[in-house]
Amino acid sequence: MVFRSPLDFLSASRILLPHFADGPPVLARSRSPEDPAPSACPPLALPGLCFSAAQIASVCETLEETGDIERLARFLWSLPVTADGRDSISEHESVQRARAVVAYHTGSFRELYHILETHRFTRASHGKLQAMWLEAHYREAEKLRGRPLGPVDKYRVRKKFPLPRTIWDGEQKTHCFKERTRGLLREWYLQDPYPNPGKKRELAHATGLTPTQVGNWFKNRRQRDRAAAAKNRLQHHRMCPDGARSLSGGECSPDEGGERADGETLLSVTDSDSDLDV
DNA sequence: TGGCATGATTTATA
DNA sequence: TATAAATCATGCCA
Repeated sequence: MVFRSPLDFLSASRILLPHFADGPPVLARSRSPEDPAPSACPPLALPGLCFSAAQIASVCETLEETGDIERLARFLWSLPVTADGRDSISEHESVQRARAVVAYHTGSFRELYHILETHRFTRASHGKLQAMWLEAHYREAEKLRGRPLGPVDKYRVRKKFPLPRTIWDGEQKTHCFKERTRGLLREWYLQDPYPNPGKKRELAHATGLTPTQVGNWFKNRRQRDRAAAAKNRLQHHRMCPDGARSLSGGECSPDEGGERADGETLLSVTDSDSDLDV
């Protein structure tokens, strides 16, 4: 039988070597003195078989893509292990990522954290590994608390267990726009709360935002202002029910509540985006 | 495209 | 740690 790749071998090994195919799904098998690491034909050294680290990495990638975690675990388990774990196989990113995936799916979170913290991964792997890092911590926190985590709980977990730099380029995602950006948006909003596409593009260029972000900001701004105006009207109504309004422009002036006589909402933007000055 | 409802994230406060 | 508020994003409908 010809094995063109380690994957072929793995498929066949289920029939030929059931003990091999049924290996426990652990990451790095600990060898006993009676179970020495094969050395004649590394890296994957089984009688008559010799595959390169690149081929092994390729198998890891394939199994990871297919989502066959059980097979991936068995394959990893079959790999030779050196004392310090530093060999051409273990150093391969695909192999380390595969080990992380298996650790995640088997709930071996300590192992997962160790892999992610001690190996530097390329940007291409960051997204998946970051998701596993966070999800693992979420699950641990959920188990600890005995209930599902809410958004704020998850935020606290993220703060408590920040992503290691091995799987994160350090680039901060800003939740709020810069103060200068918001200042510009406020200025333009006061001049025209309904900018045309051309103005939006211009403002996007000036602020470094995308036209969609600018559009969203104006949309949200108007929405918040309307909500604030409605709230003001409600408060005003409670203070001055029915005809009890003062005609002298005092406490119960008809202008209060953000509505002008012509029905237009008065717009004013303060430092706080949720404030509505009337 | 605007209005509206709602979700996600972050921060502040009790 | 719970809760509220602020901020930005997104989806749906008219």
